[in-house]
Amino acid sequence: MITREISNCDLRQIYDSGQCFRWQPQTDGGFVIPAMGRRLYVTQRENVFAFDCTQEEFEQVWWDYFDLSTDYGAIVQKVDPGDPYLTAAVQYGAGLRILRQDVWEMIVTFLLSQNSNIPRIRKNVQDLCALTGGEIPTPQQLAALDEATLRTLGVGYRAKYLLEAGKFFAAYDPQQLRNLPYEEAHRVLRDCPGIGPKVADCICLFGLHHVDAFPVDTHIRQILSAHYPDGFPLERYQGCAGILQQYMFYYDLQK
DNA sequence: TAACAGGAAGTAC
DNA sequence: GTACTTCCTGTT
Repeated sequence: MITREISNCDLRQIYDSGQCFRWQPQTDGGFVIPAMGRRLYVTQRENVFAFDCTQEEFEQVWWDYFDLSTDYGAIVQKVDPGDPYLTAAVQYGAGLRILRQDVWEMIVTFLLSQNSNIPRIRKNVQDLCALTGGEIPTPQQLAALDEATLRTLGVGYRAKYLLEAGKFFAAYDPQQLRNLPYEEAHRVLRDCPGIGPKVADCICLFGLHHVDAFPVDTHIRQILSAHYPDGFPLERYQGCAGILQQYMFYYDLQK
């Protein structure tokens, strides 16, 4: 068991923020986190976290997963004090972080996310994993499934997209995306049927940690029209725009 | 109560 | 601009 003090980190906020869909809330308030081929049990009291793993595993796996090298307090400090909406959003979601999740898992997850909602996405991801022994199916496994089977999960028209993505990424190792800059990764992702600009941005942000990716979904669209009629100041926030997007999304979602 | 419309981290055509 | 699946919410 490893205990660490971590600032700007709230497990519940991260769980509710629509970036990870396989965390399992426990009755004690902790979470079981299946990720990176492992399972972690973690609990939090104030700013103190207990990780049920060895120090070696913590340093080699979970440090990066929770993006603990990034100072989120410094990002909050960068927010324009003359921007009341953004100031309120970062204060409200002060425990948010952008996890560094597996890119293939993000592809599958955000294909399922379109025109859906968080509880349903969780269920779809869980049911999909149940087909293949509890883990996210590999591209090859996914491509070998048939549309009728996938549709029994209630994923609707997204079943076809899952199959297409399985084929696409069976031929192109998704890990290669990690070597590409944001624009090129985005372009490759867009070549896969079912991945449009918004889903590609989510994959870039949550799976490749391209923090300049700024996914615009229905919530963000409403926020932009209500609070940023002249556009969001992306230039001012180069290097963290995607992170700020997450604060705004979460703030809007919880209202 | 049950039916119904509206909307949900969109994309393809 | 419209169709696409299913689910959940709020309204009548």
